[in-house]
Amino acid sequence: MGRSLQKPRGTQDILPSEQRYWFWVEDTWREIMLAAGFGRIITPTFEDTDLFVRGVGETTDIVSKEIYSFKDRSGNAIALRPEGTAGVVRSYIENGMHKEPQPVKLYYFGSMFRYDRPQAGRYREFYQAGVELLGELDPIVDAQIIAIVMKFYAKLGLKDLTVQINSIGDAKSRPKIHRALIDFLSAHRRSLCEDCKRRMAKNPLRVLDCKEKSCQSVVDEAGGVVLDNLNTESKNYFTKVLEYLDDMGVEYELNPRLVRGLDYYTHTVFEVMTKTGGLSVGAGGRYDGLVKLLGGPDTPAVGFAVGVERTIELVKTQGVNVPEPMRPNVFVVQLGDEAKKKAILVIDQLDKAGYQVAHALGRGSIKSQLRVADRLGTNLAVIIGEREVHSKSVIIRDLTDGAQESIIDRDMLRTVQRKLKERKNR
RNA sequence: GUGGACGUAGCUCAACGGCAGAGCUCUCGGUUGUGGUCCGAGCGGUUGUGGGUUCGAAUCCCAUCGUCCACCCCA
Repeated sequence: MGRSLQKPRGTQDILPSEQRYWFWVEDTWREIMLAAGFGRIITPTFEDTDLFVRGVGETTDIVSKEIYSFKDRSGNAIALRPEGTAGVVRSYIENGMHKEPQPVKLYYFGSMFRYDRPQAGRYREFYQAGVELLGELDPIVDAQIIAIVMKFYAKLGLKDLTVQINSIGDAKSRPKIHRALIDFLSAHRRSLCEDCKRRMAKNPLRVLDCKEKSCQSVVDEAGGVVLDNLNTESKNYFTKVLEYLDDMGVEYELNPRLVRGLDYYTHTVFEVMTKTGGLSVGAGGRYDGLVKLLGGPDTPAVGFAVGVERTIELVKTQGVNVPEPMRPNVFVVQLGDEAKKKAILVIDQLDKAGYQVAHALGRGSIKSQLRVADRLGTNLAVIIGEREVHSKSVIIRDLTDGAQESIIDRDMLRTVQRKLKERKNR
């Protein structure tokens, strides 16, 4: 056994046997996104640390406690991306996408990094499938993004999901909300837990998602305080979003306590979770200030990110019928040196005819080769021994019932074709 | 970052101070050139790592790395 080589904490090897789930999520995501007119974007896995400090927020846990940052060999401060939005926005600005017709619709799929204590569904390198729509401020696009991601989860075959939604107001209403919230919380300071007292000073909005039992009654009311203090514009905007969702037939749950851990959110925030158990599988919201904050023109935007590992976990626990991996449809068995040479030609012939051909040329006995064929789930075998070399023929064996016949070489392809067709029709 | 549980064969686990085992997987066999089921054999471990206690440690103690769980936070 190897001694000390093991993967770094919180990382994962995603092995071939797992890939059917990853393909399922990735392919479904791509199909939904392309159909909805989003274009794929690939941005760097690492960026200047400053991008995340400014974009995500210096005081957020993600940046202050969880970021992977280091100096590269030139002494530049570099960070592995902890989320996808900041990089996409940077790219939007840097590539002049604000000069293109708006909105600009982008999607991505990639790994993110957070230095956090690993737990179920939580890794230090994890994958997110994300979508961003930049350059349009209209409640209908918020609703559309929500509709699209719900369509994605539905197409995956997931049940029992709901989207919770809330508004935390635009930038202009933020100071008023903060003040009102702090006033309210101060008045109930005695009944708050220690964490909440700390959060109150740092980021009062975060008090809202405190799970401490003793805080519940206060926090429930605090959610109302936020909504009551939205300015008219924000209130109207939120109302419209909900109306559009109703019109589109998208079910949602209002959650006045829903807030997000990243500083850049404004207006609508939402999170997709299981109805039973409240496992979060994705989250998003509007971020109208971020493009400007990162040095671009004042540009509204809205986005969402799917937690891929958690989504796959749900796909498994819900027993979703995921497409099976492709099986080879014909297996070539060889016996003896001459036969091996002929097998190479036969394999090439079948391959060119478009079949998925499998073989085990490194094995000697028919027995072990057929075992491999069986394990691969192949239904048809072409067997070539010395006898077949001399008689210019092959044996074609149906592995489902064991029936086999000797076929002269020039009829090989036609017979394979016929046999596979018969199988399909059965 | 805090608290707790746990690391034995590729996988799932047993042995709980006295010879490190089973099932599954894998490899090879079960006469002339034929898979799945069945039968047999074989491969595979300095018991995560490093110390300590002991005549003797997988077993007890300490450290360390890792996994899981609950916090924190989040996807």
